[in-house]
Amino acid sequence: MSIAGDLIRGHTDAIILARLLQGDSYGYEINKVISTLSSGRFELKEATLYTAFKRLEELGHIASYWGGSGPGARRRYYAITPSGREACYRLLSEWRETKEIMDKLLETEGTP
Amino acid sequence: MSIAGDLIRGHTDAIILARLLQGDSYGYEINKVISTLSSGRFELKEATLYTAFKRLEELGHIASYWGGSGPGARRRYYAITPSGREACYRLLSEWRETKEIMDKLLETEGTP
DNA sequence: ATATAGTACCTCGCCTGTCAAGGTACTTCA
DNA sequence: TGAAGTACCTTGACAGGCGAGGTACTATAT
Repeated sequence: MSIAGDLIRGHTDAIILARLLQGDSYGYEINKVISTLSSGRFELKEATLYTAFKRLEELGHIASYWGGSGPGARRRYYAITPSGREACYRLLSEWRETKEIMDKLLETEGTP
Repeated sequence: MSIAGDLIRGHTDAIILARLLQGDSYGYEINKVISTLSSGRFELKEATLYTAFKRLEELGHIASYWGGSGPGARRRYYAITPSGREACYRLLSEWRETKEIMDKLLETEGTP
């Protein structure tokens, strides 16, 4: 992984919620999608992912149900809740602000 | 502060190094500059700042010296070292990559 | 038949960075 | 005399990321 965990810290929830905004999904698949979207440059570790699911479910931002297993093991699907949507929108706008601020703070003159 | 610390986590070193790239400075001033540049929306807590200084100095990325105190208390100035410059450039490019990846991961369709 | 690899989930315990709270010491101005 | 500003520093708690380990099922190859 080329992007270290601490760089993403605090954004995992946003990533997961943004993915669930596109439709219900399950852990393994979300991880795959993240890996694909980032061209393999970033992947959530399983421990991180399931910790986040637990946290988000406790917060009421997502809800889970056991779904059709297809081929392979059983799957636990997650769905975003109304409060999850709100949280997601808030996190998205926080991300925009973070970018803006960071760009200002990292601005330097006459450097590569 | 409107941007929580965890959102910046992992980027503090980059911020500090980028500031020192502009010239030697001391803790109190760096904090002021960060607060100003971010229009007060973000400020490093003192504990975080001094922890970071210590870490960066141990890594050899910055060097410190006691400087003219002017009015008020004595100041410990920090200067960026060659290895600090390298680290800074690396962190800057990592930030660009993080932005790119995050934007892809947070991309959603038909949402505010 | 047996092994291997893929799908899919989960937990424990460590590590690291952030920060609230507390402290020191000096100067200036009311 | 006291408050407010400048300037530094440490301790301990806390939270999130993640390495390592585990479970269970299926499909394919040997």
